[in-house]
Amino acid sequence: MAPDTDPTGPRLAALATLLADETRAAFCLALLDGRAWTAGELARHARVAPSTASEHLGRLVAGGLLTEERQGRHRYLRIAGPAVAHLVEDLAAHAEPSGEPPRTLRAAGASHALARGRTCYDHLAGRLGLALTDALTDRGLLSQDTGFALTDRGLDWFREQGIGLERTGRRPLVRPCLDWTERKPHLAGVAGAALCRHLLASGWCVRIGSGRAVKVTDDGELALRERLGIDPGILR
Amino acid sequence: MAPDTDPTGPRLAALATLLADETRAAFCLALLDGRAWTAGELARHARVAPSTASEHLGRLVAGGLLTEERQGRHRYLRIAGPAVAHLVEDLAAHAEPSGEPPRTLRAAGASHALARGRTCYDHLAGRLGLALTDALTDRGLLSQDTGFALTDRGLDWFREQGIGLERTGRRPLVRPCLDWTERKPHLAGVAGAALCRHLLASGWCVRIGSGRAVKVTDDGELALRERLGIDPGILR
DNA sequence: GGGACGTTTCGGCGGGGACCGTACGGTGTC
DNA sequence: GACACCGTACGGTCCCCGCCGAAACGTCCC
Repeated sequence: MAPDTDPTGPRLAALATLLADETRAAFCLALLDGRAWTAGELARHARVAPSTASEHLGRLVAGGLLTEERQGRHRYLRIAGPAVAHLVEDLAAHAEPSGEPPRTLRAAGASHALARGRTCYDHLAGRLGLALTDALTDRGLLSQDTGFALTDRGLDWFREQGIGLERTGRRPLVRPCLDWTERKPHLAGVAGAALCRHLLASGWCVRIGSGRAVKVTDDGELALRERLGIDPGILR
Repeated sequence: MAPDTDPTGPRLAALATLLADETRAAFCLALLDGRAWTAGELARHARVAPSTASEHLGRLVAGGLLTEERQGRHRYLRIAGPAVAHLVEDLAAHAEPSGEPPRTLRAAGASHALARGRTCYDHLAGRLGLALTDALTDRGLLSQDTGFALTDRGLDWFREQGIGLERTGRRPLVRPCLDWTERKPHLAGVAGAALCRHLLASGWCVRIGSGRAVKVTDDGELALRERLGIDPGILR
Protein backbone atom coordinates (compact mmCIF):
# COMPACT_ATOMS: atom_id res chain seq x y z
CA MET A 1 0.00 0.00 0.00
CA ALA A 2 1.39 3.36 -0.89
CA PRO A 3 2.06 5.57 2.12
CA ASP A 4 -0.50 8.27 2.64
CA THR A 5 2.22 10.88 2.58
CA ASP A 6 3.29 9.92 -0.92
CA PRO A 7 4.17 13.24 -2.50
CA THR A 8 3.45 11.94 -5.97
CA GLY A 9 -0.27 12.62 -5.75
CA PRO A 10 0.00 16.35 -5.07
CA ARG A 11 2.68 16.74 -7.71
CA LEU A 12 0.63 14.86 -10.27
CA ALA A 13 -2.35 17.04 -9.44
CA ALA A 14 -0.27 20.18 -9.73
CA LEU A 15 0.98 19.17 -13.13
CA ALA A 16 -2.50 18.27 -14.32
CA THR A 17 -3.83 21.58 -13.00
CA LEU A 18 -1.62 23.40 -15.46
CA LEU A 19 -3.44 21.72 -18.32
CA ALA A 20 -6.86 21.69 -16.64
CA ASP A 21 -7.88 25.08 -17.93
CA GLU A 22 -9.24 25.67 -21.41
CA THR A 23 -7.11 28.72 -22.00
CA ARG A 24 -3.88 27.11 -20.88
CA ALA A 25 -4.73 23.98 -22.85
CA ALA A 26 -5.31 26.09 -25.95
CA PHE A 27 -1.91 27.73 -25.42
CA CYS A 28 -0.13 24.41 -25.19
CA LEU A 29 -1.89 22.98 -28.21
CA ALA A 30 -1.03 26.02 -30.27
CA LEU A 31 2.59 25.84 -29.17
CA LEU A 32 2.73 22.24 -30.32
CA ASP A 33 3.74 23.61 -33.69
CA GLY A 34 7.18 23.75 -32.12
CA ARG A 35 7.77 27.43 -32.68
CA ALA A 36 7.78 30.50 -30.47
CA TRP A 37 4.65 32.60 -30.08
CA THR A 38 4.42 35.96 -28.42
CA ALA A 39 2.18 36.42 -25.41
CA GLY A 40 -0.15 38.61 -27.41
CA GLU A 41 -0.53 36.13 -30.22
CA LEU A 42 -1.48 33.46 -27.75
CA ALA A 43 -3.95 35.79 -26.02
CA ARG A 44 -5.70 36.57 -29.31
CA HIS A 45 -5.64 32.91 -30.31
CA ALA A 46 -7.40 31.88 -27.11
CA ARG A 47 -9.65 34.96 -27.11
CA VAL A 48 -8.70 36.24 -23.68
CA ALA A 49 -7.41 39.60 -22.49
CA PRO A 50 -3.64 40.11 -22.55
CA SER A 51 -3.59 40.39 -18.78
CA THR A 52 -5.28 37.04 -18.45
CA ALA A 53 -2.84 35.42 -20.83
CA SER A 54 0.07 36.89 -18.96
CA GLU A 55 -1.00 35.22 -15.74
CA HIS A 56 -1.50 31.88 -17.41
CA LEU A 57 1.84 32.03 -19.15
CA GLY A 58 3.55 32.83 -15.87
CA ARG A 59 2.12 29.68 -14.35
CA LEU A 60 3.02 27.51 -17.31
CA VAL A 61 6.60 28.76 -17.28
CA ALA A 62 6.87 28.36 -13.52
CA GLY A 63 5.55 24.82 -13.89
CA GLY A 64 8.21 23.97 -16.41
CA LEU A 65 5.90 23.34 -19.34
CA LEU A 66 6.99 26.40 -21.29
CA THR A 67 10.18 28.39 -21.62
CA GLU A 68 10.32 32.06 -22.34
CA GLU A 69 12.72 34.32 -24.13
CA ARG A 70 12.49 38.06 -23.81
CA GLN A 71 13.37 40.16 -26.78
CA GLY A 72 12.71 43.83 -26.43
CA ARG A 73 9.07 44.34 -25.65
CA HIS A 74 8.15 40.84 -26.76
CA ARG A 75 7.92 37.70 -24.72
CA TYR A 76 8.43 34.63 -26.83
CA LEU A 77 7.14 31.32 -25.51
CA ARG A 78 7.73 27.78 -26.59
CA ILE A 79 7.18 24.28 -25.33
CA ALA A 80 9.96 23.48 -22.86
CA GLY A 81 11.17 20.38 -24.69
CA PRO A 82 10.35 17.13 -26.46
CA ALA A 83 9.23 15.48 -23.25
CA VAL A 84 6.61 18.14 -22.61
CA ALA A 85 5.48 18.05 -26.22
CA HIS A 86 5.09 14.31 -25.95
CA LEU A 87 3.06 14.67 -22.78
CA VAL A 88 0.65 17.18 -24.28
CA GLU A 89 0.31 15.14 -27.46
CA ASP A 90 -0.45 12.04 -25.46
CA LEU A 91 -3.03 13.75 -23.34
CA ALA A 92 -4.67 15.30 -26.38
CA ALA A 93 -4.83 11.91 -28.07
CA HIS A 94 -6.67 10.51 -25.06
CA ALA A 95 -8.99 13.49 -24.88
CA GLU A 96 -10.19 13.05 -28.45
CA PRO A 97 -13.14 10.66 -28.33
CA SER A 98 -13.10 9.57 -31.97
CA GLY A 99 -13.22 10.91 -35.46
CA GLU A 100 -15.60 13.78 -35.25
CA PRO A 101 -15.87 15.86 -38.40
CA PRO A 102 -15.38 19.60 -38.08
CA ARG A 103 -18.43 21.77 -38.35
CA THR A 104 -17.69 25.15 -39.84
CA LEU A 105 -16.30 25.61 -43.33
CA ARG A 106 -13.29 27.52 -42.11
CA ALA A 107 -12.53 24.83 -39.59
CA ALA A 108 -12.99 22.23 -42.31
CA GLY A 109 -10.54 24.05 -44.58
CA ALA A 110 -8.00 24.50 -41.85
CA SER A 111 -8.33 20.96 -40.61
CA HIS A 112 -8.00 19.70 -44.17
CA ALA A 113 -4.65 21.39 -44.53
CA LEU A 114 -3.64 20.10 -41.12
CA ALA A 115 -4.77 16.59 -41.94
CA ARG A 116 -2.61 16.64 -45.06
CA GLY A 117 0.59 17.48 -43.27
CA ARG A 118 1.75 19.34 -40.21
CA THR A 119 4.48 19.51 -37.66
CA CYS A 120 3.87 17.85 -34.35
CA TYR A 121 6.36 19.79 -32.25
CA ASP A 122 9.55 18.78 -34.05
CA HIS A 123 8.46 15.95 -36.33
CA LEU A 124 5.92 15.48 -39.09
CA ALA A 125 2.36 14.29 -38.57
CA GLY A 126 -0.83 14.16 -40.57
CA ARG A 127 -1.06 12.14 -43.77
CA LEU A 128 2.46 13.22 -44.65
CA GLY A 129 3.91 11.93 -41.39
CA LEU A 130 1.94 8.75 -41.75
CA ALA A 131 3.00 8.26 -45.38
CA LEU A 132 6.64 8.62 -44.39
CA THR A 133 6.23 6.17 -41.56
CA ASP A 134 4.41 3.65 -43.73
CA ALA A 135 6.96 3.99 -46.51
CA LEU A 136 9.82 3.38 -44.11
CA THR A 137 7.97 0.37 -42.77
CA ASP A 138 7.13 -1.08 -46.19
CA ARG A 139 10.74 -0.83 -47.26
CA GLY A 140 11.98 -2.66 -44.19
CA LEU A 141 13.67 0.41 -42.72
CA LEU A 142 11.35 0.64 -39.74
CA SER A 143 9.87 -2.33 -37.91
CA GLN A 144 6.48 -2.11 -36.26
CA ASP A 145 5.79 -5.82 -35.89
CA THR A 146 7.32 -6.41 -32.51
CA GLY A 147 7.62 -2.90 -31.20
CA PHE A 148 8.81 0.25 -32.87
CA ALA A 149 12.44 0.43 -33.99
CA LEU A 150 14.68 1.24 -36.91
CA THR A 151 16.21 -1.77 -38.62
CA ASP A 152 19.89 -1.97 -39.55
CA ARG A 153 18.91 -1.12 -43.08
CA GLY A 154 17.01 1.83 -41.71
CA LEU A 155 20.11 3.14 -39.99
CA ASP A 156 21.99 2.78 -43.26
CA TRP A 157 19.27 4.64 -45.10
CA PHE A 158 19.45 7.64 -42.82
CA ARG A 159 23.22 7.64 -43.22
CA GLU A 160 22.96 7.47 -47.02
CA GLN A 161 20.54 10.38 -47.04
CA GLY A 162 22.96 12.41 -45.01
CA ILE A 163 20.52 12.74 -42.13
CA GLY A 164 22.47 12.79 -38.90
CA LEU A 165 21.04 10.99 -35.90
CA GLU A 166 22.90 12.47 -32.96
CA ARG A 167 21.44 11.17 -29.78
CA THR A 168 21.03 13.83 -27.16
CA GLY A 169 20.56 12.93 -23.53
CA ARG A 170 17.94 10.32 -22.85
CA ARG A 171 15.75 11.05 -25.79
CA PRO A 172 14.87 7.86 -27.68
CA LEU A 173 16.13 7.43 -31.22
CA VAL A 174 12.67 6.57 -32.44
CA ARG A 175 9.32 6.63 -30.74
CA PRO A 176 5.78 6.14 -31.98
CA CYS A 177 3.56 9.20 -31.72
CA LEU A 178 -0.18 8.69 -31.88
CA ASP A 179 -1.77 11.97 -32.74
CA TRP A 180 -5.41 12.85 -32.60
CA THR A 181 -6.44 12.93 -36.25
CA GLU A 182 -4.89 9.80 -37.65
CA ARG A 183 -5.30 6.82 -35.44
CA LYS A 184 -2.04 5.16 -36.38
CA PRO A 185 1.40 5.87 -34.94
CA HIS A 186 3.92 7.93 -36.86
CA LEU A 187 7.64 8.40 -36.45
CA ALA A 188 8.84 10.65 -33.65
CA GLY A 189 11.94 10.85 -31.48
CA VAL A 190 15.40 11.87 -32.67
CA ALA A 191 14.93 10.27 -36.08
CA GLY A 192 11.51 11.84 -36.56
CA ALA A 193 12.86 15.27 -35.73
CA ALA A 194 15.89 14.81 -37.99
CA LEU A 195 13.71 13.68 -40.87
CA CYS A 196 11.45 16.70 -40.46
CA ARG A 197 14.40 19.09 -40.38
CA HIS A 198 15.86 17.41 -43.46
CA LEU A 199 12.66 17.75 -45.49
CA LEU A 200 12.30 21.41 -44.57
CA ALA A 201 15.98 22.18 -45.15
CA SER A 202 15.91 20.46 -48.54
CA GLY A 203 12.89 22.44 -49.58
CA TRP A 204 10.89 19.25 -50.00
CA CYS A 205 8.19 20.66 -47.84
CA VAL A 206 7.41 24.15 -46.64
CA ARG A 207 5.28 25.67 -43.94
CA ILE A 208 1.94 27.11 -44.94
CA GLY A 209 1.28 30.50 -43.42
CA SER A 210 2.01 30.99 -39.78
CA GLY A 211 0.72 27.74 -38.33
CA ARG A 212 1.90 24.20 -38.15
CA ALA A 213 0.51 23.09 -41.48
CA VAL A 214 3.08 22.08 -44.09
CA LYS A 215 2.80 21.05 -47.70
CA VAL A 216 5.02 19.04 -49.98
CA THR A 217 6.66 20.96 -52.82
CA ASP A 218 7.08 19.69 -56.38
CA ASP A 219 10.71 18.91 -55.62
CA GLY A 220 9.53 17.10 -52.53
CA GLU A 221 7.06 14.94 -54.43
CA LEU A 222 9.82 13.87 -56.76
CA ALA A 223 12.31 13.20 -53.98
CA LEU A 224 9.88 11.27 -51.83
CA ARG A 225 8.80 9.12 -54.75
CA GLU A 226 12.38 8.40 -55.75
CA ARG A 227 13.72 7.72 -52.30
CA LEU A 228 10.78 6.15 -50.51
CA GLY A 229 8.34 5.25 -53.24
CA ILE A 230 5.67 7.51 -51.86
CA ASP A 231 2.77 8.13 -54.24
CA PRO A 232 2.22 11.92 -54.37
CA GLY A 233 -1.52 11.32 -54.61
CA ILE A 234 -1.64 10.23 -51.01
CA LEU A 235 -0.49 13.62 -49.88
CA ARG A 236 -3.30 15.61 -51.45
CA MET B 1 -3.15 28.33 -37.36
CA ALA B 2 -5.59 26.15 -35.54
CA PRO B 3 -9.16 27.39 -35.68
CA ASP B 4 -10.32 29.09 -32.53
CA THR B 5 -13.22 26.72 -32.32
CA ASP B 6 -10.95 23.69 -32.10
CA PRO B 7 -12.75 21.44 -29.64
CA THR B 8 -9.52 19.74 -28.62
CA GLY B 9 -8.61 22.39 -26.07
CA PRO B 10 -11.75 22.06 -23.95
CA ARG B 11 -11.56 18.29 -24.10
CA LEU B 12 -7.93 18.26 -23.11
CA ALA B 13 -8.73 20.58 -20.23
CA ALA B 14 -11.64 18.40 -19.13
CA LEU B 15 -9.45 15.33 -19.10
CA ALA B 16 -6.71 17.10 -17.18
CA THR B 17 -9.26 18.41 -14.71
CA LEU B 18 -10.03 14.87 -13.66
CA LEU B 19 -6.43 14.46 -12.51
CA ALA B 20 -6.01 18.01 -11.29
CA ASP B 21 -7.22 17.30 -7.80
CA GLU B 22 -5.05 15.76 -5.11
CA THR B 23 -7.71 13.37 -3.98
CA ARG B 24 -8.56 12.13 -7.45
CA ALA B 25 -4.86 11.88 -8.28
CA ALA B 26 -4.30 9.80 -5.16
CA PHE B 27 -7.15 7.51 -6.22
CA CYS B 28 -5.68 6.95 -9.66
CA LEU B 29 -2.18 6.35 -8.34
CA ALA B 30 -3.47 3.83 -5.84
CA LEU B 31 -5.45 2.07 -8.54
CA LEU B 32 -2.32 1.77 -10.64
CA ASP B 33 -1.72 -1.50 -8.82
CA GLY B 34 -4.16 -2.84 -11.39
CA ARG B 35 -6.63 -4.26 -8.94
CA ALA B 36 -10.08 -3.25 -7.76
CA TRP B 37 -10.51 -1.13 -4.65
CA THR B 38 -13.76 -0.37 -2.90
CA ALA B 39 -14.94 3.20 -2.57
CA GLY B 40 -14.35 3.09 1.18
CA GLU B 41 -10.80 1.86 0.84
CA LEU B 42 -10.00 4.68 -1.51
CA ALA B 43 -11.62 7.22 0.80
CA ARG B 44 -9.53 6.07 3.76
CA HIS B 45 -6.41 5.95 1.62
CA ALA B 46 -6.85 9.56 0.56
CA ARG B 47 -8.12 10.64 4.00
CA VAL B 48 -11.39 12.12 2.85
CA ALA B 49 -14.98 11.52 3.92
CA PRO B 50 -16.83 8.71 2.13
CA SER B 51 -19.26 11.18 0.67
CA THR B 52 -16.41 13.18 -0.83
CA ALA B 53 -14.86 10.09 -2.32
CA SER B 54 -18.19 9.09 -3.79
CA GLU B 55 -18.44 12.32 -5.72
CA HIS B 56 -14.91 12.07 -7.04
CA LEU B 57 -15.37 8.49 -8.11
CA GLY B 58 -18.52 9.43 -9.94
CA ARG B 59 -16.63 11.99 -11.95
CA LEU B 60 -13.74 9.66 -12.70
CA VAL B 61 -16.10 6.97 -13.92
CA ALA B 62 -18.11 9.44 -15.98
CA GLY B 63 -14.88 10.69 -17.50
CA GLY B 64 -13.89 7.20 -18.55
CA LEU B 65 -10.79 6.92 -16.39
CA LEU B 66 -12.25 4.31 -14.06
CA THR B 67 -14.75 1.51 -14.39
CA GLU B 68 -16.97 0.30 -11.62
CA GLU B 69 -18.48 -3.00 -10.69
CA ARG B 70 -21.18 -3.25 -8.09
CA GLN B 71 -21.27 -6.27 -5.86
CA GLY B 72 -23.77 -6.21 -3.04
CA ARG B 73 -23.12 -3.19 -0.93
CA HIS B 74 -19.65 -2.68 -2.36
CA ARG B 75 -18.57 -0.58 -5.31
CA TYR B 76 -15.37 -1.88 -6.82
CA LEU B 77 -13.31 0.47 -8.92
CA ARG B 78 -10.44 -0.09 -11.29
CA ILE B 79 -8.47 1.74 -13.93
CA ALA B 80 -10.49 1.61 -17.15
CA GLY B 81 -7.73 0.01 -19.24
CA PRO B 82 -4.09 -0.10 -20.25
CA ALA B 83 -4.35 3.19 -22.12
CA VAL B 84 -5.52 5.02 -19.02
CA ALA B 85 -2.87 3.35 -16.89
CA HIS B 86 -0.25 4.43 -19.38
CA LEU B 87 -1.53 7.97 -19.29
CA VAL B 88 -1.42 8.22 -15.51
CA GLU B 89 2.00 6.61 -15.37
CA ASP B 90 3.32 9.01 -17.92
CA LEU B 91 1.94 12.01 -16.15
CA ALA B 92 3.30 10.80 -12.83
CA ALA B 93 6.72 10.32 -14.36
CA HIS B 94 6.71 13.90 -15.55
CA ALA B 95 5.45 15.16 -12.22
CA GLU B 96 8.34 13.65 -10.32
CA PRO B 97 11.16 16.20 -10.33
CA SER B 98 14.06 13.86 -9.60
CA GLY B 99 15.26 11.28 -7.13
CA GLU B 100 14.07 12.64 -3.84
CA PRO B 101 14.59 10.31 -0.89
CA PRO B 102 11.57 9.56 1.26
CA ARG B 103 11.43 11.18 4.67
CA THR B 104 9.67 9.06 7.21
CA LEU B 105 10.81 5.60 8.19
CA ARG B 106 7.51 4.00 7.27
CA ALA B 107 7.59 5.62 3.90
CA ALA B 108 11.19 4.53 3.50
CA GLY B 109 10.26 0.94 4.31
CA ALA B 110 7.30 0.94 2.01
CA SER B 111 9.18 2.63 -0.79
CA HIS B 112 12.03 0.18 -0.35
CA ALA B 113 9.69 -2.73 -0.98
CA LEU B 114 8.18 -0.86 -3.90
CA ALA B 115 11.58 -0.04 -5.34
CA ARG B 116 12.47 -3.73 -5.25
CA GLY B 117 9.51 -4.87 -7.26
CA ARG B 118 5.96 -3.87 -7.94
CA THR B 119 3.22 -4.05 -10.48
CA CYS B 120 2.70 -1.06 -12.69
CA TYR B 121 -0.93 -1.69 -13.67
CA ASP B 122 -0.45 -5.01 -15.46
CA HIS B 123 3.31 -5.35 -15.84
CA LEU B 124 6.31 -5.39 -13.53
CA ALA B 125 8.30 -2.34 -12.51
CA GLY B 126 10.87 -1.46 -9.90
CA ARG B 127 14.24 -3.18 -9.83
CA LEU B 128 12.56 -6.45 -10.75
CA GLY B 129 10.97 -4.99 -13.85
CA LEU B 130 14.21 -3.34 -14.78
CA ALA B 131 16.24 -6.51 -14.19
CA LEU B 132 13.91 -8.44 -16.48
CA THR B 133 14.13 -5.79 -19.15
CA ASP B 134 17.91 -5.59 -18.92
CA ALA B 135 18.25 -9.37 -18.99
CA LEU B 136 16.09 -9.61 -22.08
CA THR B 137 18.19 -6.89 -23.67
CA ASP B 138 21.54 -8.42 -22.75
CA ARG B 139 20.50 -11.73 -24.22
CA GLY B 140 19.47 -10.15 -27.49
CA LEU B 141 15.78 -10.86 -26.98
CA LEU B 142 14.83 -7.21 -26.74
CA SER B 143 16.46 -4.42 -28.71
CA GLN B 144 16.73 -0.92 -27.30
CA ASP B 145 19.40 0.42 -29.62
CA THR B 146 17.23 1.77 -32.38
CA GLY B 147 13.87 1.90 -30.68
CA PHE B 148 12.14 -0.60 -28.45
CA ALA B 149 11.18 -3.95 -29.95
CA LEU B 150 11.37 -7.69 -29.44
CA THR B 151 13.86 -9.44 -31.69
CA ASP B 152 13.03 -12.63 -33.58
CA ARG B 153 14.89 -14.55 -30.93
CA GLY B 154 12.82 -12.74 -28.36
CA LEU B 155 9.61 -13.93 -29.98
CA ASP B 156 11.01 -17.47 -29.93
CA TRP B 157 11.91 -17.13 -26.27
CA PHE B 158 8.38 -16.17 -25.28
CA ARG B 159 7.07 -19.11 -27.28
CA GLU B 160 9.52 -21.51 -25.64
CA GLN B 161 8.49 -20.31 -22.22
CA GLY B 162 4.86 -20.93 -23.06
CA ILE B 163 3.98 -17.29 -22.63
CA GLY B 164 1.25 -16.41 -25.10
CA LEU B 165 1.36 -13.02 -26.79
CA GLU B 166 -2.15 -12.57 -28.09
CA ARG B 167 -2.52 -9.10 -29.48
CA THR B 168 -5.74 -7.44 -28.51
CA GLY B 169 -7.01 -4.45 -30.41
CA ARG B 170 -4.53 -1.70 -30.98
CA ARG B 171 -2.41 -2.34 -27.95
CA PRO B 172 1.29 -2.51 -28.84
CA LEU B 173 3.13 -5.78 -28.38
CA VAL B 174 5.87 -4.06 -26.45
CA ARG B 175 6.20 -0.54 -25.19
CA PRO B 176 8.72 1.16 -22.94
CA CYS B 177 7.36 2.40 -19.64
CA LEU B 178 9.34 4.99 -17.77
CA ASP B 179 8.21 4.97 -14.20
CA TRP B 180 8.99 7.46 -11.52
CA THR B 181 11.48 5.63 -9.33
CA GLU B 182 13.85 4.12 -11.82
CA ARG B 183 14.81 6.46 -14.58
CA LYS B 184 15.21 3.78 -17.22
CA PRO B 185 12.46 2.24 -19.33
CA HIS B 186 11.10 -1.19 -18.56
CA LEU B 187 9.01 -3.61 -20.57
CA ALA B 188 5.29 -2.86 -20.88
CA GLY B 189 2.61 -3.58 -23.44
CA VAL B 190 1.16 -7.00 -24.27
CA ALA B 191 4.47 -8.77 -23.64
CA GLY B 192 5.06 -6.96 -20.36
CA ALA B 193 1.63 -7.92 -19.11
CA ALA B 194 2.02 -11.52 -20.24
CA LEU B 195 5.39 -11.80 -18.54
CA CYS B 196 3.96 -10.42 -15.31
CA ARG B 197 1.03 -12.84 -15.40
CA HIS B 198 3.40 -15.71 -16.11
CA LEU B 199 5.65 -14.92 -13.15
CA LEU B 200 2.70 -14.63 -10.80
CA ALA B 201 1.00 -17.77 -12.13
CA SER B 202 4.20 -19.77 -11.86
CA GLY B 203 4.69 -18.69 -8.28
CA TRP B 204 7.99 -17.05 -9.17
CA CYS B 205 6.86 -13.88 -7.55
CA VAL B 206 4.02 -13.09 -5.16
CA ARG B 207 2.25 -9.98 -4.02
CA ILE B 208 3.19 -8.56 -0.64
CA GLY B 209 0.19 -7.60 1.45
CA SER B 210 -2.59 -5.69 -0.17
CA GLY B 211 -0.62 -3.24 -2.30
CA ARG B 212 1.26 -3.36 -5.53
CA ALA B 213 4.59 -4.49 -4.07
CA VAL B 214 5.76 -7.94 -5.17
CA LYS B 215 8.70 -10.07 -4.20
CA VAL B 216 10.53 -12.89 -5.92
CA THR B 217 10.19 -16.33 -4.33
CA ASP B 218 12.98 -18.90 -3.96
CA ASP B 219 11.57 -20.76 -6.94
CA GLY B 220 11.54 -17.50 -8.80
CA GLU B 221 15.18 -16.72 -8.07
CA LEU B 222 16.15 -20.11 -9.44
CA ALA B 223 13.96 -19.81 -12.51
CA LEU B 224 15.06 -16.29 -13.36
CA ARG B 225 18.71 -17.23 -13.00
CA GLU B 226 18.32 -20.30 -15.16
CA ARG B 227 16.24 -18.72 -17.87
CA LEU B 228 17.51 -15.17 -18.01
CA GLY B 229 20.76 -15.21 -16.07
CA ILE B 230 19.45 -12.76 -13.52
CA ASP B 231 21.59 -12.46 -10.40
CA PRO B 232 19.26 -12.78 -7.39
CA GLY B 233 21.37 -10.23 -5.55
CA ILE B 234 20.07 -7.46 -7.76
CA LEU B 235 16.55 -8.06 -6.52
CA ARG B 236 17.27 -7.46 -2.85
C1' DG C 1 10.43 63.95 -26.62
C1' DG C 2 6.08 61.98 -27.97
C1' DG C 3 3.22 58.35 -29.15
C1' DA C 4 2.04 53.59 -30.26
C1' DC C 5 2.51 49.06 -28.73
C1' DG C 6 3.44 44.77 -25.96
C1' DT C 7 3.28 43.23 -21.49
C1' DT C 8 2.62 43.23 -16.42
C1' DT C 9 0.47 44.29 -11.92
C1' DC C 10 -3.40 44.95 -9.11
C1' DG C 11 -8.12 45.15 -7.45
C1' DG C 12 -12.45 43.27 -7.78
C1' DC C 13 -16.05 40.31 -9.34
C1' DG C 14 -18.24 35.89 -10.07
C1' DG C 15 -18.50 30.99 -10.44
C1' DG C 16 -17.19 26.50 -9.76
C1' DG C 17 -15.83 22.91 -6.92
C1' DA C 18 -13.83 20.44 -2.82
C1' DC C 19 -15.09 19.42 1.50
C1' DC C 20 -17.96 17.95 5.39
C1' DG C 21 -22.05 16.39 8.30
C1' DT C 22 -26.28 14.49 8.15
C1' DA C 23 -29.86 11.79 6.60
C1' DC C 24 -31.26 7.98 3.88
C1' DG C 25 -31.48 3.59 1.02
C1' DG C 26 -29.64 -0.85 0.16
C1' DT C 27 -27.05 -5.05 1.83
C1' DG C 28 -25.28 -8.62 4.74
C1' DT C 29 -25.35 -10.65 9.56
C1' DC C 30 -27.03 -12.21 13.91
C1' DG D 1 -36.65 -8.04 12.63
C1' DA D 2 -32.72 -5.42 14.73
C1' DC D 3 -28.35 -3.92 13.85
C1' DA D 4 -23.89 -2.80 11.73
C1' DC D 5 -22.03 -1.53 7.46
C1' DC D 6 -21.19 0.52 2.72
C1' DG D 7 -22.32 3.81 -0.31
C1' DT D 8 -25.11 8.01 -1.94
C1' DA D 9 -27.88 12.44 -2.08
C1' DC D 10 -28.25 16.95 -0.34
C1' DG D 11 -27.45 21.32 1.78
C1' DG D 12 -24.17 24.48 3.19
C1' DT D 13 -19.67 26.65 3.65
C1' DC D 14 -15.44 28.24 2.10
C1' DC D 15 -11.81 29.09 -0.88
C1' DC D 16 -9.50 29.10 -5.03
C1' DC D 17 -9.07 30.77 -9.54
C1' DG D 18 -10.26 32.57 -14.14
C1' DC D 19 -11.61 36.70 -16.00
C1' DC D 20 -11.57 41.62 -16.92
C1' DG D 21 -10.41 46.72 -16.86
C1' DA D 22 -7.46 50.30 -15.47
C1' DA D 23 -3.10 51.86 -14.70
C1' DA D 24 1.82 51.53 -15.10
C1' DC D 25 6.25 50.05 -17.11
C1' DG D 26 9.40 49.23 -20.80
C1' DT D 27 10.49 49.25 -25.69
C1' DC D 28 10.53 50.70 -30.35
C1' DC D 29 9.82 54.20 -33.87
C1' DC D 30 9.33 58.61 -35.54
